[in-house]
Amino acid sequence: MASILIVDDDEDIREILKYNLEKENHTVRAVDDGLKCLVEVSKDKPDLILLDVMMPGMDGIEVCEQLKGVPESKDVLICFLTARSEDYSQIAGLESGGDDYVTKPIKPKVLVSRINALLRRIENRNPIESHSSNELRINREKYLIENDGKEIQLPKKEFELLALLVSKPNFVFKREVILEKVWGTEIVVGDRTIDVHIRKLREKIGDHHITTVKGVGYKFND
Amino acid sequence: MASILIVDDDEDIREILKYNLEKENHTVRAVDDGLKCLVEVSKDKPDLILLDVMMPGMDGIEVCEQLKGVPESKDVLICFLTARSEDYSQIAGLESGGDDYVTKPIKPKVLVSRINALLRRIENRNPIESHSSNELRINREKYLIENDGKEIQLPKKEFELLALLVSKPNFVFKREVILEKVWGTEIVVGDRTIDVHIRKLREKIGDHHITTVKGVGYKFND
DNA sequence: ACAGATAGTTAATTCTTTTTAAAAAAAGAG
DNA sequence: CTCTTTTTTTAAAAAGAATTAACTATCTGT
Repeated sequence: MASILIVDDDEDIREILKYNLEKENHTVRAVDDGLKCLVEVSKDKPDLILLDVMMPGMDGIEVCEQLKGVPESKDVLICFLTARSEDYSQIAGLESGGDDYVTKPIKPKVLVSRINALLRRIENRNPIESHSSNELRINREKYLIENDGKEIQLPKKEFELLALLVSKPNFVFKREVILEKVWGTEIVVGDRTIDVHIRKLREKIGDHHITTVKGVGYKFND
Repeated sequence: MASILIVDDDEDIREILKYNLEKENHTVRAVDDGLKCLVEVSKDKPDLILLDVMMPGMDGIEVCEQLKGVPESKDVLICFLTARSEDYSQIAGLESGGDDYVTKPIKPKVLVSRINALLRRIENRNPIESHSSNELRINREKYLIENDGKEIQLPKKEFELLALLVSKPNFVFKREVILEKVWGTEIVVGDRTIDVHIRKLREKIGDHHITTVKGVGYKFND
């Protein structure tokens, strides 16, 4: 469902959290200190971060302030992990831009339900992740693409396919990955299906945008 | 700053909360049971409700479900007040649509900071009020729409549906979202219901205003 | 350059989703 | 209680999208 990053110096806690969250179908990563957290976020922004407050080196509050301070990561949800007694940190945590906190010892059921409540927020949040490249802009809200001024309506599958390619310009998406992301793991479609959709896209937005990498997949050219 | 409704059967608690929240410049009302809460909300919808879980008569969970079930009050923030030990209710509370909870005994500073964090949400929320577009104007007060001069009366569901679409011109509302916002989560209606209402709207205001995005939803064209 | 594999093309088919129309059910007014 | 209006359901028709099949073209390694 969502992509979650765990930041805690205690390996046991990381394990337990990871286990419980993956059971809920979330994609979970874990690191053991604040700096690694920042690095990880810059590589691939998660939807939510479970952030321990008390950590050696950079503490949770500081990490949170860093993240909330830059536009790229200011919309990541942050949930602090804090010892029951640390009343002050609860306040400082939320004050520093955190979205919620959970007290240790952590009860898995409570945690999961808290996290789901938090995640409901991002669902309602405007998905202006509207990816864009030089001349092409994907507008998820209006469900159309803007190609040098002109607005083009695309049917669902074509739209999703293009959105995927544009999301990482110049990155070659393997056919299997495309299948998984656009069609899902359950639906099985024939081999030529992707090709046909690619062709329709090329017709509508111009050949030069999409390149074939034989034996691998397709990419969108910036 | 915000309008808050306190629902708790214990007068002392109501007092303490009221005092602390008014100090924060919120407008505070308080009632002592679930039913009165519902009445109060229907009279004047608050931004946030502090809702005790354990109450004689209708309990907090039930009140929450009622509120979240109808479109008029589903966007009110609900923060449960719960005894530290009632682990179950914490979960049931958030599951039933609550947005957060605070455990008793309540520490004013924690509560205030929690509430402020919660309230940040509604600030970012887009107001679905009497929006209008070029030629079409929604008048919630008179409960009618003005289409190039002519005033048109619409029945409730049609009105709400149109109001929703017009609230964000060109934005594609997914069918699920439409159902949730216009019909609420409790009422379950067939999928074709939306279509029929859309058709009636198109009959009354003209086809060109509403576009279908197949497999996704509908949008209102500016 | 050749064989095999991989991708592109086109049109036909199949599936889904939406529209339409009509009528039943529910709510409300007189 | 009856008539009217609104809302929901149903079923058939239409439109639109996705998939496949059959064929062609192109690339890749030898």
